[in-house]
Parts: sequence; structure tokens; C-alpha cells
Amino acid sequence: MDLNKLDDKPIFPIRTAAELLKISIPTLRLYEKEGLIIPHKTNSNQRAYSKHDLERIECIRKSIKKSKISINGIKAMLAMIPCWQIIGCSDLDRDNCISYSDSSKPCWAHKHDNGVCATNECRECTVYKDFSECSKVKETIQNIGK
DNA sequence: TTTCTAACA
DNA sequence: TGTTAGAA
Repeated sequence: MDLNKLDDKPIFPIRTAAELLKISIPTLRLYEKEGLIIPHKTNSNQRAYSKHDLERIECIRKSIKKSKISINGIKAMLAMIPCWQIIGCSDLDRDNCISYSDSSKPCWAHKHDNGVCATNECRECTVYKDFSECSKVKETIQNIGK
């Protein structure tokens, strides 16, 4: 069993996550509402954050504080991810997909009623995962289509 | 006690 | 961003 998998274990309740990240609970909820992050939900609908989730949020915080871009700005950038190419969906699926034409929010923030994404968990999708670390985004983009 | 959603300041 | 309502 590799230890890295522990990083994906959703073990932090929202209060702990907020303390570790030094941000407020409402802010954490806001990021989720805006589609920037998809925390795991427990049986009782409680949010649970993994170490990777926390790192992803750190990436968002850096963008907002250091790069001075807004939540809407981040959403717009994430909306430009060529997800159809990354997951290799068909031209038909792509043309029928809302997130292909919509540039206001990331693909995983959409409800996919049809196509391959309809049956997939966005939280587990490489499109979502690959853009979780600030340091690896450029590399990810460069490798698209290879 | 803690967190949830939703609405509002 | 923070606060508040009522419910779980």
C-alpha cells in the first residue's frame, strides 16, 4: 500500500480544514459553491477534505492573494481547460457538451446530463485532478494531446 | 456540539 | 466575507 494514497483520504472536517488553511468556514463553502473545489461528502452530508484538497485550496489562495485575480477569474481560466481532449471524448459528445461552449465555469461545475461525463465522478476525473497543483499546471497543459 | 443549506447584511 | 435561520 503506497503512502501517497493517504493524501487522498478525506479526513478533515471543515473546521479543521479552515484552521489549517487559515481561512474561514464560509470561504471554504464559497469556493465549493463556485465550483473551484469538490470536497468529499460523508454519509451524513458533511464535508471532508483530504490533504490534496487542502493543497488545491492553497493554490487558489495564492492565485487570489498573490496574482490578484478573482474567483471569477479562476473560474474563467479553468473553463478554458480542453477537457474533451484530455479525456478523449468524441466530437459528437464534445459538440453536445455544455462545458465546451460555456466559458464561465469549469467543466466539473456543470451538471452533465449526457456524454461520458454524465456517469463519472468529477472529483475522480483527471481533468479535475490534474489542475489541483499550481506547480504542475504548465506541465499538464504541455502534455495535453501527447 | 458541529455542520448543513439558503438567504441576507 | 460574515451572520443567521432552522434542521440533522
